[in-house]
Order: sequence, then C-alpha cells, then structure tokens
Amino acid sequence: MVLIAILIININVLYLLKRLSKYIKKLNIKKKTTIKDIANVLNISPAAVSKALHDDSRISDKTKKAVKQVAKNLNYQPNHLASALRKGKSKLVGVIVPRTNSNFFSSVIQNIEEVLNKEGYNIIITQSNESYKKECNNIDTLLFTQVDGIIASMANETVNLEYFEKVKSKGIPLILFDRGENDLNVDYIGINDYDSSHVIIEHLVNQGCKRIAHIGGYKHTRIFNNRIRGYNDALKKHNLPLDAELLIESNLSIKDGREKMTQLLHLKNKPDAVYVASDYAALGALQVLNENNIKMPEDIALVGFGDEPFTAMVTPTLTSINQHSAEIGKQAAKTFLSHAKNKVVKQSLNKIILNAKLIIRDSSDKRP
Amino acid sequence: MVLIAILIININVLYLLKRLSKYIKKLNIKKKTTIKDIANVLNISPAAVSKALHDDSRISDKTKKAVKQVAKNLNYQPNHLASALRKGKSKLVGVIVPRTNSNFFSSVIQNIEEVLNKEGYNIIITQSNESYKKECNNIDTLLFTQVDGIIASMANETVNLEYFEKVKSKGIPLILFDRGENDLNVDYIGINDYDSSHVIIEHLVNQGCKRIAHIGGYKHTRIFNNRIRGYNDALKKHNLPLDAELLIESNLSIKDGREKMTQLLHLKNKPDAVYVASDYAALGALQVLNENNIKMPEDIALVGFGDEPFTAMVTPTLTSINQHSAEIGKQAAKTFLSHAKNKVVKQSLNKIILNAKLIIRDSSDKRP
DNA sequence: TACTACTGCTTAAACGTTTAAGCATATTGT
DNA sequence: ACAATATGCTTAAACGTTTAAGCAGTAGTA
Repeated sequence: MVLIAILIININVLYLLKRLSKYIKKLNIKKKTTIKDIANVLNISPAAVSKALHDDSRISDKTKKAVKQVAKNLNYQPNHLASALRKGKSKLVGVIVPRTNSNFFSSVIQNIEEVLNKEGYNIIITQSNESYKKECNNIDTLLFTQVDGIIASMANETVNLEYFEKVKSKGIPLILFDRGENDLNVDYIGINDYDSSHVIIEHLVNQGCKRIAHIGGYKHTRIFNNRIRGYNDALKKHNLPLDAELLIESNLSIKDGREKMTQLLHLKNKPDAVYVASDYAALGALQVLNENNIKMPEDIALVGFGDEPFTAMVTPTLTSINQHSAEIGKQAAKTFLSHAKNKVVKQSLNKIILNAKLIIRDSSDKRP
Repeated sequence: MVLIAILIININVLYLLKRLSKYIKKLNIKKKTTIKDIANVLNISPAAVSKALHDDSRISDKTKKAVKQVAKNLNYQPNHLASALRKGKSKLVGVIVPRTNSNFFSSVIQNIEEVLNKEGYNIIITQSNESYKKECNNIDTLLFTQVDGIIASMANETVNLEYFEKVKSKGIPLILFDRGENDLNVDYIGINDYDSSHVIIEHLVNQGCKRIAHIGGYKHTRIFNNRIRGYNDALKKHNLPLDAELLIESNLSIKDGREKMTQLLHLKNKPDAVYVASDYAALGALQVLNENNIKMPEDIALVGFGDEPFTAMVTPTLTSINQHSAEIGKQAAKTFLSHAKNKVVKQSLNKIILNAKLIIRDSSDKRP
C-alpha cells in the first residue's frame, strides 16, 4: 500500500513536472521569427515573403520593400537548415587538413574561406592530426553534415583511399590539395614538387656544395615521392654521385629531423648540404647542427621546405620553399565552385600545378 | 518575321533544354536513400524505421535488426539537415578565434572538437584575423548556420560588444575563452593572468633582476590589463620602483615587439629584464637583442607568454607561460554542453580561471 | 472585341526527419 | 473472465523554407 502510494505520488510529480516544463517553455522560448510571421503581419502568403526576400521579379517593389522592412523590425534571420533541406544544398563545404597549426594550412584555409564566403558558402574545418582513422571519422562527420563538397589534404598516414572513394561515389565534389594521390581520379591543386627539388639542388650546387643529402618524406606520398625523384634527377643533371646513405625517409617531425640529422653526422663521409622536405624536420636538423657547433652554411648548408614563419626566426635563418598557400587555397575554392555550378555535366578534371619559389636565407647563403 | 522565327526557335531551344536537363537529372542523380526507402523495403512505416534506428524501446528487436541491416545494405546516411530542422537543433557549434595559426588556439580548438564530437556535435571554425569587422561577419555567418552555441576568443581590436550581445539575445549559449570581457555577462574560461605576472616577476627577481620592463597588450583587453596590473603589483610587492618608461603598450606582433624593444634599448637607464605579454612580440624583442649582441639572460633576461612551440626553437630558448590550452578547450566545450543539456533553466555563470605554469628556459635562467 | 501576355500574388506540395497520439493485439493480474 | 497494462506498430502533423502550378486582374495587341 505504501509502495502504491509512493508510486502514485511519483506519477503525479512526473505529470506536474511535464506540465511545468511545457509552461516554462512557453514562457521562455522567444520563438525565432519566421517567414510566416512576416506574412501574417503583412497579410500576404509565406511564399510571397520568400520571393520578396529573394528579389523575385514577380513580386512588386512595394511588397518587397514592405517585407524587408518588417523582416528587419522583427529581427528575422533566415533558417538555413530549412532552406538547405528544401533546396538539397547545405551551402557548407568541408575542409580536412592534417592540422591547422601550421602556417601553410591555416593560410590555405583562410583563402578558401575568403573565396567561398563570397559565394554564400561556409566552411567546416576538421583536423586529421595525420591519422588515417581520424580522417575517416572526419569524412563521415562531413557527409553526415550534408556538406556540398570536400576540400582536403591527406594525412601522412593515409594509404587506403577507400574513404575518399566513398565521397566521390556520393556525387560530392572532392578537391585535394598539397597532399594528393595519383590513383585517385580527383581534382588536385599543388606545387611542382619535382621542380622544387631541382631549384633547391641548383641553388646548393651554386653555393659550391658537392655532397647533398636529402631527408625526405615517405615515398608512398605522392608529393614526397616527387621531391625524392626531383632530388635524384637534379643530382644526375649536375653530375653529382647518388649515394644511398644520403637519402633518408622520415616522418618529417621535429624529433625525427633531429634523429635523421644525427644519423647523417655519424657518416664517415659527411654531407656538405642537407635538403629537408619539411621545415619542421629541418628545424630539428638545425638544432642538432647548432648543438654540435657545426657552422651553417660553411660546414653544412641547410634547406627546408614550406617557408613557415619560424624559418625567418631561427638562428641561422632557414632557406626554404614557399608553397603559395594563398594561391592554392583560392584555386581549390574556385575548383569547387566550378563543380557546384554545373552539377550535371561531368567536367574534365582540374590538375593545377603551381611553381614554388625558393626563399634564400642564411642557412645556405654563402655569399659574403 | 525573321525575328519572330528566331524567337520561336529560341523558345523551342529553351524548352528542349529544360526537358533535357530534367531527363539528365533523372538519369544521373542517384537519389540518396532515405528512411522512407528502408520503410518500403520492409513494408513498415517510416516512423518505425526512425524509431528502430534510435533504439526506441517500443520497437521489437527483430525489426530493429532488420532495419539496421537494410540501412547498411542501402548505404543509408541520415540527413542531418532534416533531423536538425525537426528537432530545432543543428548540433553544430561555432568557434571564433583570432587565428588558427597559433599553437594555443589550434590546441584549444582540437580539444573543443574532441569533447564535442563525443556528444554528437560538430564545430565550425572561423577566424577573425584580429579584426572586429570580420568577427561580426563570423557571428552572422554562424547564426545563419543555426549553430547551437558559440565559443569564441575575441579579436584584439574588439571593443564594441554589441554583436556578442546579439548572440546572447537570441538565446544561444556563448562561451568566451582567453580573450574575454568583464562587461559581458557570459561564461568565461581562461588563465589567471594577474597571478601569471606575479609568477614571472618573482622568477625574474630570483634571478637578481632589479629593473624589469613590461611590453604589454592594450589595456582595454581584460587579459592584458590583468597582466599589467599583476606586473605593477608584483613590482610593489618586491619593493621595486614603478617606472613609467618601462611599461609599454603594444599590439604584440613580432614587428611591434621589435620596435618596442628597440625603444627600451634607447633608454638612458636600460632594463635588466623584459617581460613581454606575448611570445610573438617576445620573439621580435629577442631578434633585436641578438642583433645588438646583447646577451640573454646576463645583460637582459627575457620572458614571453604563451609557450608557443617556437619558444623552444629559438636561440636562446625563451622562458614563457604555459596557458593550458588543452584544459581551456575542454572546459569551454563542457561549459557549452552544460548549457545545451538544460536549456530552460537559467544557469549561474561559469567563470573558470586556471593557474598557468612558468616554463623556465635559457633566456632568463641565470643558474650556472 | 477578343485574344494573349504580363503582373502579382496564392495554393499546396515537397525536402527527410521526429514525435505525440492512437490503435490493435498480446500478456498479466485478480 | 475481464480490466489493466505492455508491446509494436501506424497515422499524421510538424520543423521553415522553396517552388511549380495556378489564378485573378490588368495591359497590350490585332
């Protein structure tokens, strides 16, 4: 009996709470103004309001003015979800980068944003942290959010392209930049890595270097493979010997840069120049050289890749390759837009390759 | 007549094009599978499918299994827009930062993302580039996208808080971190800037410094004001004289750091230590000191703020304050979640102040 | 005058999902 | 045996917008 009493009380309490919550809701929730509210005020149909707001030619200027005035007064904010649902376009573009904490990627992102915002698109930025698994999650997240397209730079780890195929198979435009893949039949914007290696080697040769090492990325990543090929071919071109012990693959972190540089210093026949495929790894190398009192560029000339701001901050300042991040971002955005605009017609693929620029600094500049 | 003929032809062409495009659409557009498709396959109602997918207790296990199987087979991806519209929640959270290209902000973002993803939220990152105008645009953009909340760190430029008030007035949770404002009655997560100054001054005094300068931020920004107050009070506490020419306001860019340091070097009575309110400005100062062959820490001890990775990369390595970016990000996300969960009840404000940590490096460490 | 065309709106359906309400049928307690 | 409850679904409306189709009324044309 007591139990039942408690039960009944409980039920009553629950009931009261439910009513209360409904009541409170009614009190608190300042319903956002909708197109319908505007329609009611002006005694016209919601459809007319929608058209007026979009400057449809079939609506009189008088009505348009009135609608816009009322919209302003009521502090109307269009519900993007509703229009996106109706139109089948979210006006969102997903961006996936290994990390935002790099000048290159953050600059690319900024430029993508700039171009796309002008066309009414917003971007959702996600980071893969160089992890394939995180990258897959990001893709799922973006698809779930109904993005109209994805612009991505792949994680170092990524080899399996299944997930990117998934994007393509959904008919969602996919644009890769910097870290792309040959096998994937998608648009791509990047710099000419092969040529960049040539420019670097040429510069080092001009400085009188004869034994040039390369701390490169993993060969399975297209861009790093291209840099390695460029390194090899450029050495040949200048009649310099290819020495296997001078070519090292690395994950290109600061730490690994330190280790690989140390490795090079333990060679019997040390290099007189080191070309590192990333500024971060180059920084590690620079630290090791400084710690060992090896003079740059006299004893060893050092060149990085990416022109991160810190290359101008370290001692000595670090020669590096500028990757035209702004241009890459803009082109990536424009490529997406060209897809978005004519959805039906199957376009030819865009492969945009920009020429990078060598920024010569103290770490490799032997001029007096 | 000819004109009319052309007109008619044109109309015909237009008509044909229209039909053609419809036809092509029918051919190409692989309609995404919806809840309805699943319902049709199993001969149950869409409502049942929705419930099955959400593990509603009123649906039999058998049906649930069947639904999930069919969903998988048809490669079903829930339409987030539709559910968001219906439920009145977008499950999106907007994040506004001055820039992503800083270790502090990118780390905060990463941690916000981590916490929110677990709860089914996605984040939209926008950058203000320290511009008030861009910040307003970002807010509009985010409101338009129907975000469920906004987590922001204000631009240096921002003084007028009208736009942030707009967010609050829409009933959308607003959480500020790092760069907050006293006047704004919102949740805030940051470090104890006042105490941080104390810790720095104490450290410098312990190193034997007696004439400590401060290159600070603009006073109207709360955090920089606090650092300045801390600096003043700490000097008093250690019976060191307050010298107006040793306290300089700056926009804290690298370039301005250079200028302000140069300014300090031109004083008749030079400081023996400089505490800079940002690592970037401290870097500028460090460059100037190096260029003038002034030894750190012997001649002048230098301390930055933020513990950016490059502080460990420069020569000499730079003493700095670690701001607990990870913790700030996590707390900001959690604060938002607590708002999101009980929407109705007006919560008390969260003001979370973390204690920062001094990382002592070569630029100020006089121990042998 | 009689038609066509244009103007300026309205109606109603649609986008894909969720959810309150309802309705059989089966199960349980007394 | 009969009401009460539980189970497992269906129906229908709703979220806020867009848009194709349609319909008066006016203007233009032959």
